[in-house]
Amino acid sequence: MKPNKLSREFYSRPTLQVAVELLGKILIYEIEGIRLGGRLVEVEAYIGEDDPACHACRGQTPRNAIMYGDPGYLYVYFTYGNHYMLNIVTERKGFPAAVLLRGMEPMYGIDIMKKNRGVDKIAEIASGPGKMARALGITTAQKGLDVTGEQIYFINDREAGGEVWQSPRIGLSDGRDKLWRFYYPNNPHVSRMSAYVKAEARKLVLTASLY
DNA sequence: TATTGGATCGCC
DNA sequence: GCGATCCAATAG
Repeated sequence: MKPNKLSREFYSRPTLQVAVELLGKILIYEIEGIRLGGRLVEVEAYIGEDDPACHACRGQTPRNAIMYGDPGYLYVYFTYGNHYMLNIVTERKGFPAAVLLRGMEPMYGIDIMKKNRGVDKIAEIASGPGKMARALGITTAQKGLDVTGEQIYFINDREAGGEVWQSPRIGLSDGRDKLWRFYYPNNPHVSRMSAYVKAEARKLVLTASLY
């Protein structure tokens, strides 16, 4: 057991709480004896069948079935003909929800991740959800991995912290009323925001009603 | 079986 | 700002 590794109980809580608290945590992915990963700086929450932007909004399908299962497992899907999206399943079995990983500050395996991405600048490695998956080399082949296991997991970093902002989620046609995207402001590893998202962004004030 | 559009990215 | 690209979901 690695010290400070996030447990299944961490992911089994309300998705907004998991999303906010995942910020600053360090993702570790080990492949072929190499360690890749870094600090998470941007996430989005997708919560239940009533969330029109959630893949579960039209019920269970072969693609999203894992969201209905136990928390702490990796949900990966392919979109736009090019990109894999990485999510961590949250909440209880039977309730479909997940946190989308959208931005990471590279810390481990930087040269490998640069090569995976075909870029040289650090801030180009994982400043977006598709970039992040490509940098780590994760595809639907890794769908269903246990994120509390040996190959992929998060660790708590005592140095993490800082102001958190919230905004609408990016790239949606529906569900923009919810400010379920969370990120560190002015961080170079956060993905690009449209004018609309920028205009709606605000500092997160933690209240009981958020959860 | 055909059609549609997407939790994006990179280049114009 | 826009086109690439291909799969999942839905409709017929």
